[in-house]
Amino acid sequence: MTVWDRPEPPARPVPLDRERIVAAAIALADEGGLEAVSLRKVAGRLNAGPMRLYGYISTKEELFDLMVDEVHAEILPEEQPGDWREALRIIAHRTRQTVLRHEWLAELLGGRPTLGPNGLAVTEAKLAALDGLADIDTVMRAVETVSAYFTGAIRREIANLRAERATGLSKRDWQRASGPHVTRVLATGRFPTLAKAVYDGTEVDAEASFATGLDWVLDAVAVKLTRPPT
Amino acid sequence: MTVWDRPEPPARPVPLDRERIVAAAIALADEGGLEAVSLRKVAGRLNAGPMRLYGYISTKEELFDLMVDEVHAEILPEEQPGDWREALRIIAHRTRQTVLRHEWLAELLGGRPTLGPNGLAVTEAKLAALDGLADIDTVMRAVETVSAYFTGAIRREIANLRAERATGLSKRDWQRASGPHVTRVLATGRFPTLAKAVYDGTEVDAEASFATGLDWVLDAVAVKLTRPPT
DNA sequence: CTCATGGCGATACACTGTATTTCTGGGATA
DNA sequence: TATCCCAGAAATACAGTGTATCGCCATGAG
Repeated sequence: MTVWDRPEPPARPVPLDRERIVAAAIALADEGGLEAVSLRKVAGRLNAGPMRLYGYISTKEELFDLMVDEVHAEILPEEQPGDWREALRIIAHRTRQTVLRHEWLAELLGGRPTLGPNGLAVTEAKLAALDGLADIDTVMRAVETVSAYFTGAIRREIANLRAERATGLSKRDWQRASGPHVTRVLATGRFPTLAKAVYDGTEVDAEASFATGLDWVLDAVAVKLTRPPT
Repeated sequence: MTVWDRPEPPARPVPLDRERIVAAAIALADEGGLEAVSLRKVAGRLNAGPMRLYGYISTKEELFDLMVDEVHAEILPEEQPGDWREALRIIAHRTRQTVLRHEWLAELLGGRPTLGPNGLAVTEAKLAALDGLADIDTVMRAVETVSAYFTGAIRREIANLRAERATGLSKRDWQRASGPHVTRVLATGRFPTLAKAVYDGTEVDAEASFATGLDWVLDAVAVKLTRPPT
């Protein structure tokens, strides 16, 4: 029984940390969506048993929280411009782009409070952009309003995107001709305005529509800011 | 072997329809959240085997779609007031109240296009409120912007509500004192504006905050409507 | 060299969504 | 009336899930 006959001892388990676990989970989610993230698969990717993960998280939801916080690092802009409008606009667009890169984020965004370091940093950036331009309550309301708008808008955009992908059709074609259900329903005449919107509306690309709505909301905020700055 | 010895023949299976299935699913979700909705439990509640449901839906997601559309009936206002602002405001508030009644809706709202009859009716109502006040593209943008705001706001409100319930603390107390993590992080001084907001901000109730933000957004829409009505 | 212990893998459990197979009662036909 | 057939329901099956528990073993201490 020479050395060559004996197998090497089993490799000591690779040390783990949350960073590696979260990275593996994010990779999985990027590839196959949130539903592709299972503790077994995450652990498998790290050559570990599923139970190993419970030393680092105590529930799958916590893993999701960590994933969300991790990608918030991509949202945080490098440096803040002086103009509050520009600052909020950039954060909104960066959020959108991050969600487009990690579509699974749409399911999670706004679903739970974001209390991780990166999430808090993003919140800080939003608030800081408006700090001093009004009393803190107004600032909070403004940030929450803008954030509510863009999380809602992004979520809807992703929902539409997925529907389009599922049918392989552009939103327009799908509504107009190929979604037999929608076509039939519109033909009943019970939804005249909707029909008009579908048939007569101009198709605008998602980013432009996002930007336009965002500008409207920012306009609204601007009005409230010029109001008593206290 | 008299009649008495013989058991009655097994009751003929209760006839099913989507309405009953959806009602059962909604009841389950209202009681135990979305995660309490399993095809087995839904079927069980109707004295049927799980596979029976597949005659009426072909996937669990479709069941969710039906549930969402069903509760959209609660959102649709009985009659539309003439004033577009009031009309949109009412829809927004009815949506919020419906989600508060059916918290599971928060997870689903905006997650997929709403193509059911009630969903379309709600969309029609939104569009109809603004019809004629601007070109159809502007009307669509307005409706989408307002809807994005309030779905985002509602989702966040529910997220906070759940977090509060989970800790048994008011949002304020939780952030301020009892969430050791948040307290510790704020103490680092890395998030000065956030700290100011948490410590110096006034606690406003969710409905008021929702209404305020909504008014801001409606103001923004009003401005765009008075623009070239074309 | 022995022992204890902390951490890891294996095992187990209850449950999920869904595909497939098996059964059965009622209607159609002879 | 007796037979066949078949739609549709039920049972079974399967691969997978999150998580609790158990038993082992390598590494450090004594």
